[in-house]
Amino acid sequence: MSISNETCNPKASLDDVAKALGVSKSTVSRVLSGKGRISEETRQRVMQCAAQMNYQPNVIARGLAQSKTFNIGVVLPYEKDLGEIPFFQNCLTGICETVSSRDYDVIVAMAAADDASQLERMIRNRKVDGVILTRSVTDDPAVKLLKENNIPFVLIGSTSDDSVVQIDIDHESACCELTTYLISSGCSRTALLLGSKSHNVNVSRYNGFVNAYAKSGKAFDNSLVYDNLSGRRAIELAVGEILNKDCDCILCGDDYICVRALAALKEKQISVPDEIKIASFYNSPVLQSYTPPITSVNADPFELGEAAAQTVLSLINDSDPSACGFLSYEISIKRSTL
Amino acid sequence: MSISNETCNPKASLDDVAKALGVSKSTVSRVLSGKGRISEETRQRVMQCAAQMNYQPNVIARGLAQSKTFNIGVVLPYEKDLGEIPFFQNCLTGICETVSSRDYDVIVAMAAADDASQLERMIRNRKVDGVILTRSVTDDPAVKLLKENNIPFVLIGSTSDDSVVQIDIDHESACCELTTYLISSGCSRTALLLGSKSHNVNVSRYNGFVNAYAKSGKAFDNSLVYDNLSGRRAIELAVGEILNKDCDCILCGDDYICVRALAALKEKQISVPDEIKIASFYNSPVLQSYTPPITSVNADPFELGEAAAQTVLSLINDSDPSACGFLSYEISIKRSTL
DNA sequence: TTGAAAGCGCTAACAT
DNA sequence: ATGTTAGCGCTTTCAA
Repeated sequence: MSISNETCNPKASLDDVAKALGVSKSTVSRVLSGKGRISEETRQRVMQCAAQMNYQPNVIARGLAQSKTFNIGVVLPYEKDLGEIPFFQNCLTGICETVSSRDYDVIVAMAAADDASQLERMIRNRKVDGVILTRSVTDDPAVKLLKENNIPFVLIGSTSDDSVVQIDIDHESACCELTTYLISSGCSRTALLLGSKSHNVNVSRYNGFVNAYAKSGKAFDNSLVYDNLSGRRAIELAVGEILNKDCDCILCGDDYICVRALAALKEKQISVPDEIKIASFYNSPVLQSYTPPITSVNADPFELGEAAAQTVLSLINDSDPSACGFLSYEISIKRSTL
Repeated sequence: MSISNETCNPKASLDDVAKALGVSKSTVSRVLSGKGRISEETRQRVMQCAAQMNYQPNVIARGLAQSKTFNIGVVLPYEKDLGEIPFFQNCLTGICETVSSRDYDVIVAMAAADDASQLERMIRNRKVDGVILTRSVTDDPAVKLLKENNIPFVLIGSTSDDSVVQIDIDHESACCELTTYLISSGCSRTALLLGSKSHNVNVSRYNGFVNAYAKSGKAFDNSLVYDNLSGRRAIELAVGEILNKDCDCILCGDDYICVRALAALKEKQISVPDEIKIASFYNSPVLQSYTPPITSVNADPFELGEAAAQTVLSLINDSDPSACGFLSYEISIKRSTL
């Protein structure tokens, strides 16, 4: 019988292939990595021999030589109630699918909002080439850590820190669309509650809001726009004023504002949506289980994951920032505006 | 000013520490790994110097030298509807927490039931030392792959392949407890539907069932036990007979059987729980969203994750199989038995 | 108790 | 176009 089981040797190394062919390691390396000039003939021979020996490159060794890991770290929230939401799992799916197509792997860390210890371990152990954050708190220790260590990273969602790469939807058009819906569903006096205009995202939202009125031909009342809202108290005050102004709807710039506004309404015993409607611009998962369900803009978590993955990979490899365009979203109409 | 920023050098290697101390790399390595005899004095010096230089071992390099990765692969289901279920996310949380405490990391792969390609990639690239499967199908290609490649692995849940290490609950006592509940809640004629008795797990369930009757003092009618059920048809037939035997409850050995039984009942227009009650022994997530909700035994996914992680780590390191005892569970009473 | 040296499997100058 | 030579940062014999 033939010695055909040399085919299934435990592990063939690049060196083994080289020796079997009587060439040098570098020749084999060049062929397999596609770098450097190689005669077509030897290329063929190497390829064939490698295939025959079932050679599989050792990614770890390659990584050591190139200071790469071919791993992307993903930080997922640890909190139980967030775990219940499929948002993150779907993000993860998008991320995995994308990075694996480039032969990268995903290393996950579950971490509470203010706990960067898992991420720190990951970085200390040099296990990842880049990181995807799936949420961010203000003064996020994770962000700090990543910046300090010069690790390429992106954030899924929005943060006020404009220096971090954020994977997000087209806020302007989404806000325009949501506003248009509100107008068409009969809201004649909608108030807009916005955070600081020094954040681009809020400017976009404002523009979308204005555009919607322009397109609809309805009168736009700028006195119903409250921007630069920060802190609980400011929101409560705004809600108070809004109620006096005889509004029939409140559009909140983000979920933090929305939560506060809802609390204020509750305190004043105003019922949603009977006495006033409310909608939240934007998609963070915290509102998902609220009663009544809140109309809002939702991003597709799978797509967010995909885009985030592509972006970190570009940050790592292509240098070019990969202007990946905007992400799709959907307006999800819930009871709060019916 | 002092040159104190040598403290925050980009990266100190083991060699750097050695040179700074005028000792050899191996000495430093020994101290840091705790292997080999070292004088207490040099030990101290090395430790201190390493700390001062903020030396962090390069896990990748260590891995290359030891043929280890310090990563555990976790295969999660890719299907969207399964993604909706928090079961897997909670497993993952338990796994992460456990492995990270041993300075391992988790690499995830999302894969459809019959698709081992991601796992294959993971193995081919030598990215993991062991694997945790979070479900298994019959003739699972993943299991095959892992066995062929001699990768230590465990499965969360049950499979008929007794050669794979399964992380599971105490089926006997759980079944006993569930049966006891059924008896006490008024079921006087409960039928038991079981898979093949050649699987230990089904024997355990049977024993638990019998025990419950023994303890309760009620008469036990063995003619209401249907075992070695395999295939749709067999289950349908059994359900038919059961209905003729004037039973008031059906206890299903697993969720596959339960799904079939429910289908058979539906077809015969028998309503649950009005005309007959039904409960499923065991916890796989497929039943979780059924209407009406099905009473069943539920394992704690977090604990399953923890146990799976511990077990695979033992498989990798301690050699000893780490008899990790049984896992806790809870009987979750739902509408199907009320 | 410590050091020297080889090696893990690969890449990347630098030759030729 | 190909080979030689150093590494990457660590572990691990084998000597001393």
